[in-house]
Amino acid sequence: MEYTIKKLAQLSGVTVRTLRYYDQIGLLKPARINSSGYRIYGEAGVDRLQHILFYRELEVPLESIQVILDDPAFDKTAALQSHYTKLQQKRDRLDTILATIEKTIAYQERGIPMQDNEKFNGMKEKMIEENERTYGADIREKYGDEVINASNTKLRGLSQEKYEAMQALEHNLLSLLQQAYATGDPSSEDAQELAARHKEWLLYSWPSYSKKAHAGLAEMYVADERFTAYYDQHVKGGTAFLRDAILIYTGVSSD
Amino acid sequence: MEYTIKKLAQLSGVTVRTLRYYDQIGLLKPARINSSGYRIYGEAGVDRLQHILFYRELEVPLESIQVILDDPAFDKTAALQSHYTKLQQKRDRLDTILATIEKTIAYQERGIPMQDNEKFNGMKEKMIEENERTYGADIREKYGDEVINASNTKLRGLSQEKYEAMQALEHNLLSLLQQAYATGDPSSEDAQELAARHKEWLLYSWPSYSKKAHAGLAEMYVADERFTAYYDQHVKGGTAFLRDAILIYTGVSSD
DNA sequence: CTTGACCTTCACGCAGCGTCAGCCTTTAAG
DNA sequence: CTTAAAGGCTGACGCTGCGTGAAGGTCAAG
Repeated sequence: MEYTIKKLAQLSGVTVRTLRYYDQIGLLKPARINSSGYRIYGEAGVDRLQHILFYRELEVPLESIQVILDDPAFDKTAALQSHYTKLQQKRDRLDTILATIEKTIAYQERGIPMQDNEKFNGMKEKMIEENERTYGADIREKYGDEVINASNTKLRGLSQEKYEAMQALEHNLLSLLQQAYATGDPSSEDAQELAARHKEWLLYSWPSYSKKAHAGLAEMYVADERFTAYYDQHVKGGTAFLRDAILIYTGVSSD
Repeated sequence: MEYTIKKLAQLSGVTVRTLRYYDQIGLLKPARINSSGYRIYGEAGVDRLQHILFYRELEVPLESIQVILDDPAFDKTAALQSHYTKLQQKRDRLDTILATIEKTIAYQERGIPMQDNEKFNGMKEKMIEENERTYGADIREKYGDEVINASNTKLRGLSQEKYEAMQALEHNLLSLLQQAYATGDPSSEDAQELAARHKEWLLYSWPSYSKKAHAGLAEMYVADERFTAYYDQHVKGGTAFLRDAILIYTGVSSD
């Protein structure tokens, strides 16, 4: 059985343009071209198209479909697995968005027209802005733009609860520091708890965590007076103590 | 406070290119252009960008954002509502896809490498192909291409369970017809049940249902010997009986 | 012989930017 | 005061997966 492009299109439910496009990108070549330049497809083409459409419905990009279909040794399961995780993330993101919209609508309907919500968002922006103004240049110099931008982006993506939790934790850190400092020992249980909490706090804005980066940040705290001023505001020498605790916690030795 | 494009970009976490693009499409114009042609943004710009990014995170298209922000009388709640439904559909679709992938992987891992699954998919294709070959030209002539393509597309989108349910129902229809035919009365309870089931079956592949279309199809069944052959295979005169039952069921009178 | 249905090859358009290229301006360092 | 780095500008192409013409050949039916 042979099919002209229109026939195949009708049979498969795609448009003629799609088939021409698939030919163009080499995803589905016709069995032959007749004397008038018409594309003629055979049974093999129908089969291949079937497979293409299967993967396409799974939202696999055409380029990947090509690889999957053309390399018989290709690990299709692995490909599907990774694709699966991607889609899952996409869905989770959608869920978060949906929740945000729900809240926004609720706020709007209660006549508090976005104000509260806006304020929340605004506060995150303010925080980023403040960080940027205060430490921006230095940190960017030290860690590079991508890192900071990623951090800002992550911060902006925080839900209201998470943001509030982060704020609470931030506040908590200062009293934890006071408490731990009282032990006088950066390897004490309290001090290690402090370091752990500090890591937890970091994770709210850090796109990824590494002990080295954590330790590096601790060193910077002491080196930079603005950070020192912040952590020393309740306990003198608190910043140095925090650094020592973090160095022990991360197992990274001081240079 | 005034910002150059880079400053604003860092502050907000977007790229310089993005800001230039937003200027280009008129979504966010700088407060002024300085003597060297540099874009200078003010506080108002920061605020507006904040709002833009809020909606952007909700995956609202930039064009809609522009409308929402520029027309203060615009019903934001309604806009968000419709956006919400769209995203919901997107998520539901994703869920279906995820389920399919899970199954596919399961099949692959059990060493039944896609065969069963392929067969299932293949069967749907075959069904479409068969329909197309047998009734294609006629139906397309009668209902137009869009209708048929939509039907094929819907059929292809069926999950395995639904497909199997459809197959079962299809089979069931024949015995129901036999049973109903025995009553001799197309308005009998059995016959009306038959018509209802037939509608149910149709819904698996019809993108939308209307009584008129249902009745029209019934008329076609009798007019076309291929359909007649199918429905008469167990009961002679079954097709005509089915049509009568459907006409009564839909309340559409025969021409 | 003429329609009309199909076929062909360009080629632009879409969303939302990323990413050069080529050139000018401002800023910090030497 | 010079120089180099950093930042600014305007095009303009690229990406994905086609939709949608335009301009023109081909084929079957009446």
